[in-house]
Amino acid sequence: MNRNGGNSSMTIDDVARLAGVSRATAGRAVGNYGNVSEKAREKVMRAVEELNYRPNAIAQGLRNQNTKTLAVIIGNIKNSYYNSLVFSIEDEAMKNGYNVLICNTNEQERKEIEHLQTVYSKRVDGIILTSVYPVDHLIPDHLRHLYDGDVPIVSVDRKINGMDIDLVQSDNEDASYRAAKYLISLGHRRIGLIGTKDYSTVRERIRGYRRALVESNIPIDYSIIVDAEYAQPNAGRMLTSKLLDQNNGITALYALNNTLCGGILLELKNRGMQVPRDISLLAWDDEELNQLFDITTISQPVEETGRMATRRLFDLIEHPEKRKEKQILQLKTEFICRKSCVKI
Amino acid sequence: MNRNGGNSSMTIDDVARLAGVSRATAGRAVGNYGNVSEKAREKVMRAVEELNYRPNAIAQGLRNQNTKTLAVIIGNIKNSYYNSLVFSIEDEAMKNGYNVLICNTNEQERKEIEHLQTVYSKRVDGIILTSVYPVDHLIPDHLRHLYDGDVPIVSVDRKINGMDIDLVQSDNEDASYRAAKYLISLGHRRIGLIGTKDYSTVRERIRGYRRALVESNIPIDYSIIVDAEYAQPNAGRMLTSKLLDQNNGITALYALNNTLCGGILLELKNRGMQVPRDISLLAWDDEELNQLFDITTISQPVEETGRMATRRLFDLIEHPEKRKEKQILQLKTEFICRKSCVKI
DNA sequence: TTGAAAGCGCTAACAC
DNA sequence: GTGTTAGCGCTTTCAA
Repeated sequence: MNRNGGNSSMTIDDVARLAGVSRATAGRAVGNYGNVSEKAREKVMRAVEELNYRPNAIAQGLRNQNTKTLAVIIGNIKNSYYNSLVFSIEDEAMKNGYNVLICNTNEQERKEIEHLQTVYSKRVDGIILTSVYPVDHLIPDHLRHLYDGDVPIVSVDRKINGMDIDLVQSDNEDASYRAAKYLISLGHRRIGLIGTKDYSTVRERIRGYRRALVESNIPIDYSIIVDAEYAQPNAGRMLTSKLLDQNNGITALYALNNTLCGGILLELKNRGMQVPRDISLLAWDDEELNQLFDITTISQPVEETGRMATRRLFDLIEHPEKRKEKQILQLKTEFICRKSCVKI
Repeated sequence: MNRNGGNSSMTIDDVARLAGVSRATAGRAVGNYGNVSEKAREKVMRAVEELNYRPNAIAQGLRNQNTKTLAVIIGNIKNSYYNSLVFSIEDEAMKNGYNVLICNTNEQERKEIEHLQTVYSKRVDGIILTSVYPVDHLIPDHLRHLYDGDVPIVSVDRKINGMDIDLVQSDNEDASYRAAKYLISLGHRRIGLIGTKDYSTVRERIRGYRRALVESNIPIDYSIIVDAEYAQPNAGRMLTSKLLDQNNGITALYALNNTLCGGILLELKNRGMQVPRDISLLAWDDEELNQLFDITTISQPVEETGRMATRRLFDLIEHPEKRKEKQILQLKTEFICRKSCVKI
């Protein structure tokens, strides 16, 4: 243990003393503000070097009423959507001199609340949130202040019901509409929908699917729209099984979430079915699997989403007056046409 | 914007005033220390409720010289090893009332240094680190204090050369030895090795492979050991191609890193080769792909690694005297025998 | 250009 | 059991 190491122990007073100036002058030289003579600045800088001094950000935070820290509250960092998101947020934050606190909710409301409370307590300067509150649940009154405090929040991917919070998301409904149209153009009329419940994201995607069917005068059969809890392991497999057991004549499978593909493929494999020979498959979110299996995919610009959310957050941090206008930003997805969908 | 919302503006003085007690008493009641009469406690609690008060962790931090925050410095959160690691660290940290700052280095030394400096500045209580410093580079003298300061550090996965830092890792050499033994027992003698350079992790795995070959009197052919920079996209594909182009009679492929499998499979597919019909395949790290393709795999207990590292870190935080003894913890991997390796 | 001093919000030693 | 006060390390106003 090197006492002088991590240098946590050195203060601006130590620097000032060694440089033979006052604390104020040392502070000015280090912090690069106010007026300092060249001579004084040099002496201070030498002392900084020698003592390995770094300002204590906690003290700065208390004094300046900011922490240069953002919080990202997400479902689960193991999910590829979330980790791409966090990657880009952290990158963008770092470029601006900010750090990122990471908070997993495991899609549990209780944890979302707990995390919000602690990050408020830690006085983060802003929050990026993917809320677990289902689209048609209202946030209880006594918790609303957590979503409407004086720390700016930008929501990502999911709308938060009844709160005026900025949102960055994909063009879910349109992209889904186009995907369904594509399947219909190939002759599919019975398209099994596999998704997870309850979030605005999935709602919007289902809406696009319905619009496409209605437009082509295809009746909507709710028995071939199946869903599961978010983050349920094996959801893909289970739902595929459920769908195929019904013997309902579906000719295509349309997966609305990124975690489902593996399970779907596994279940199909188990039943000796091949894509696209026996069934067509179209999925959201481009992952390694999708490339390997040539799956036609709707690819979300996840990192772009993270970047935009972070920039908007900085905007709200720097310009508090902008917090009054709620902004919704929709980013375009990309339709990647591979070989998993065929004419019937 | 609800002025009383996020309640960042309320201080213990506000609470004290409303409760009609002194700041000290309010503090005692809120912080649950010292002696407070039931009556006073109740008044304070009511005030806390009413004002939505939460203590300012920054002020607490300055006063208590701790932040209840850990930093995790890793290569890239998009990599599944790292995100599983972070998941478990965050979970363990949260259970103990700590938060986690996430820092991606993108495997660049410069960013590792920058992050270390800022997290020191932010006075995190401890650091979990997967250093990018290659196994045989020494950390430059003027930066050593970053690895040897008064903030405890636990290293994960990779040794840091020349520094006395605790380490939690897998039983790399042994597991690799057993894997090679297994391939040899199936009759393989020319086993192509695909890995990334420079980290102790891979070194140890190669060492295990060598030991197994030597033990079976199989000459070691360095031309069938190929590597690439870490995090190079398409490394798997490129290296497989390189290996197969040599026409060197290899009958098995052994992948030492988790990011490689997809590329390997893609390249094999492109050449019309099938596993295990045309070549056997064995890989480190169990991912969805490995299950789908029935790939025999060495699975690391990643979350366990994160948990152990975090616990050790807490230990070092609470018992500074323990920082003197360096501890290396090796966790057992699991050998998952699937169908990608066959007798020749 | 520089220095002294106040104060950010909290805890805890000390006095009552 | 309660209140007063000093001080954590910093920035910044004010005066010199």
